[in-house]
Amino acid sequence: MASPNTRDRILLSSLALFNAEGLAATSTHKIAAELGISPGNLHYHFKAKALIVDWLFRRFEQRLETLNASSASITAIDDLWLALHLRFEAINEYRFIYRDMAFLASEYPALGQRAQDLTAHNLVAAQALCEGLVATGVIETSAEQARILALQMVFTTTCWLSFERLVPGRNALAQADSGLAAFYTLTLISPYVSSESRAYLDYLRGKYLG
Amino acid sequence: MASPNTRDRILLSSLALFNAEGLAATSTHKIAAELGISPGNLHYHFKAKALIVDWLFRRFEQRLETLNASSASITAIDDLWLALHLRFEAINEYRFIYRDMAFLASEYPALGQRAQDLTAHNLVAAQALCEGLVATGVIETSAEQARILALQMVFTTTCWLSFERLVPGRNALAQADSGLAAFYTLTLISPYVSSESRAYLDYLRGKYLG
DNA sequence: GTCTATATGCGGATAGAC
DNA sequence: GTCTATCCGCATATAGAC
Repeated sequence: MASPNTRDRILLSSLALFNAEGLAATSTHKIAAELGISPGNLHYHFKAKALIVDWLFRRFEQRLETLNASSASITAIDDLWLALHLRFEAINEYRFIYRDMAFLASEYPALGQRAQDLTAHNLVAAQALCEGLVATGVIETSAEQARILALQMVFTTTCWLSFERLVPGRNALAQADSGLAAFYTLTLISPYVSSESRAYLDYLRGKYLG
Repeated sequence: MASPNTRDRILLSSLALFNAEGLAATSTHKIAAELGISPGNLHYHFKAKALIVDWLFRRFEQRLETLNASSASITAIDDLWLALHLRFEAINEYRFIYRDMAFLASEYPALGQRAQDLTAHNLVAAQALCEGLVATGVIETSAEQARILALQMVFTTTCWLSFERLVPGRNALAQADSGLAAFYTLTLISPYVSSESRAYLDYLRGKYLG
């Protein structure tokens, strides 16, 4: 068996560099240098840069699919807030994926396709989630409105961290705040929240706008 | 013009290739080949690829700043719809800028800074817009809610076209529909629209959901 | 203004010794 | 498993003839 240590260290170091400097700007030489190993050694563990990206992408997929699977059981605002929080943390850990998506899809078409598939799954999960919230009376909307809401939620979770870097005052160095991101996503459903569930939303509002 | 000068043709061809294949994947050789001129000739007109990107970015800035300047006079839903439509058309014409923003900012840091500045201006304009809509009674919200609304609108106009490519069924080849994008942005303010202004919104809803 | 030809450097990937 | 050394191709940018 190949040494599990070096292989895993390559993946961790690659992820850190991809997140910090971008997928395109991170060469295999840089990764090797960061680890203090030779480019040849890196190539022994991963015959191509694409394979490193592929592994990281797979881990990201699994994280999100796990979250998608558990999203069916969300029946209250605080469940939803926690779920959004966890999702933003996952996306933030692998933030290079959505941030550098255009480059990634262009350089590795197979991953571009899988990103579309993942988005499709996210949409299905979000729609089930919204329908569940309607069924349990947390929010009150038409079925059509619920579908648009689901789309907006997926859009926000997918793109928010990338957008944040464009907003002055939160530069790329600052750690993204998953809680704040989750709050912003919650504001999408805010207008439709029934009176019984408003308490928790107001609590969060005070916490993040104060 | 029947035969625009070579300099302009380079800019137009570069824009088309950047949009179609990505900023990173478009080499200066490709641009020259597309135009049927030599790489040397291209270099005569633009000493560096960065200068081509710079010019295109400047044109994009001007387009958006013009739209920002005129956004103060928006006092009705149909004005807003038109403004959003024009904005999405501009962003779509230069779609490589927001789509490849991470790469662009990493490769050309000066442009990354200007993108932040532009976003700041967009936010100011959107906030003025939302305040105006409140003042004229088109929407009814708290001042705090209006600020969040403005942020959501800038977020959506900035990132929507990039996100759209991730949604299965609308691949990169299909022309983006600025009208549909504008409608999705309008749904953000939909919950706050006062009864007098709802007619136009319902008209659009029928048009784009039907 | 436009061409051909070329310099330079980098990144991905490989070969073969240890 | 890890190293050193190297090949190859591509992309930016340049030099100099026409």
